[in-house]
Amino acid sequence: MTSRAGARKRDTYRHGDLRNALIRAGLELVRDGGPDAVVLREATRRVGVVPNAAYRHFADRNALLRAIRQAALAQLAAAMETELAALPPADDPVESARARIRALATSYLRFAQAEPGLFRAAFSTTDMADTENESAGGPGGLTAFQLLGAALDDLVETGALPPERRHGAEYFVWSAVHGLAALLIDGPLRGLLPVQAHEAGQRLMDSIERGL
Amino acid sequence: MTSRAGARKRDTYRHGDLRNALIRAGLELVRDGGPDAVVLREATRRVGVVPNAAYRHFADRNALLRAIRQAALAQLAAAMETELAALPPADDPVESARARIRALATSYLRFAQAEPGLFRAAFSTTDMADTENESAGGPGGLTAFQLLGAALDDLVETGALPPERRHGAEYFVWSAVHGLAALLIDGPLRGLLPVQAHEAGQRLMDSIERGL
DNA sequence: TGTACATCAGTGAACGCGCGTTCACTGATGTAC
DNA sequence: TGTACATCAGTGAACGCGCGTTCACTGATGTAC
Repeated sequence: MTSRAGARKRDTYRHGDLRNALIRAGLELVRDGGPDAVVLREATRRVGVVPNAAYRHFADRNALLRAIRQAALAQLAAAMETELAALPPADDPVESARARIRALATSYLRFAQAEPGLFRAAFSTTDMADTENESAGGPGGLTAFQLLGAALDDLVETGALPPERRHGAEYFVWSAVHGLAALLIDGPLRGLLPVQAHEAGQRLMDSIERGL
Repeated sequence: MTSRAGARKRDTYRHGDLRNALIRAGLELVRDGGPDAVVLREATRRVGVVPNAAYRHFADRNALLRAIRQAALAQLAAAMETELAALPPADDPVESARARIRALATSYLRFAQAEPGLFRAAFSTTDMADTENESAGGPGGLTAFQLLGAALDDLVETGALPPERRHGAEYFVWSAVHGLAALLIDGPLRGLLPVQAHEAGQRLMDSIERGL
């Protein structure tokens, strides 16, 4: 009775890692409920701390939300890095670069569908004046956008992509993938079965390769 | 002093068109503030009616929100129809079909940037179990998705698009355009200057045509 | 054309709720001597 | 190695707020006779 559901009892007076614990709790809230579900009091409740304790680590609710969003972006980047790392070594450098782009797109779409709440939070920006310069990258330190850029650079290097088309190419690829993800999560494609969604993803990637 | 700012005084006891008035007020709220800014009490305040009067026309806040979302989608479709109608008559049917697709894409992007709140609301779906079958079309009765489909059909008819690529083509086009819109509004492309955004849009449409 | 009446759109008052945030505090921890 | 003290992470209590929603009501409107 002394501890609430989900709140671990502390043995020390100090929590020791409250800032990160609050972010983790916030990620849970976001996972099922999206960014609106980030309730400062609920996060502190889950961590087992009094509400105002959060103010030792965050200026206000918005600061917490920003940190959570950052963490969600980092998780997305991490998922993409993992997918890249799992790619079998290819002989053909052109095919290798293409495979990497497909892998990035695939993991992006998969992440969005597996974790719609996190995905939505990562790209939600109710508040203006977002700093955005902090690290939202994966373990390798690269953001989703930068990972994509690197793969496109390789495509140019191998000669598979004409240099004059390189500029802005990541906007195209990213837009297409991001758009499908958004439409599948929130938009009119919401009702699609997993199989259909997968097929749409495959077709999309074909079109992207053609469009590059 | 008898009427609050923004609330027109009624001369009749009955409002006469409260349902639509609430939707219009809701659209205003959504316009600057997105879907979260839809506050039932505020909508009634703006209309000049007591809060619970809304319950004569909507089951609850969510029903109001759904109606507003529907109206936002209709506005988007209307903007696209207008753009189509403004298109100069073309001689070449292939060029005509292509021009229509570009026009649809352009107006979609323009709408998103001019009315980010409405755009965000149109595609927000916090609540599951959305009926979605109601009319979200423009004056012509077609939704944004259907307008795009019709243009693609024409592209096939004129022979410019191989029939075997028709299937799922609107997913590709829509995803690309929707994705850019989303990234420009909420995502990492938020900071882009209007000129840059426009250029990104042009490049995107080139890539789309190539990808089709 | 006039009157009685049912309908139902909008009123008035109130509710419980959980939120974000502020205040003065307490007491464990780490540091200086 | 031991003691005094400053620091500051977490506490406890409270606040004002505006929200969505419910209740019993009132009185203008449209309809039946």
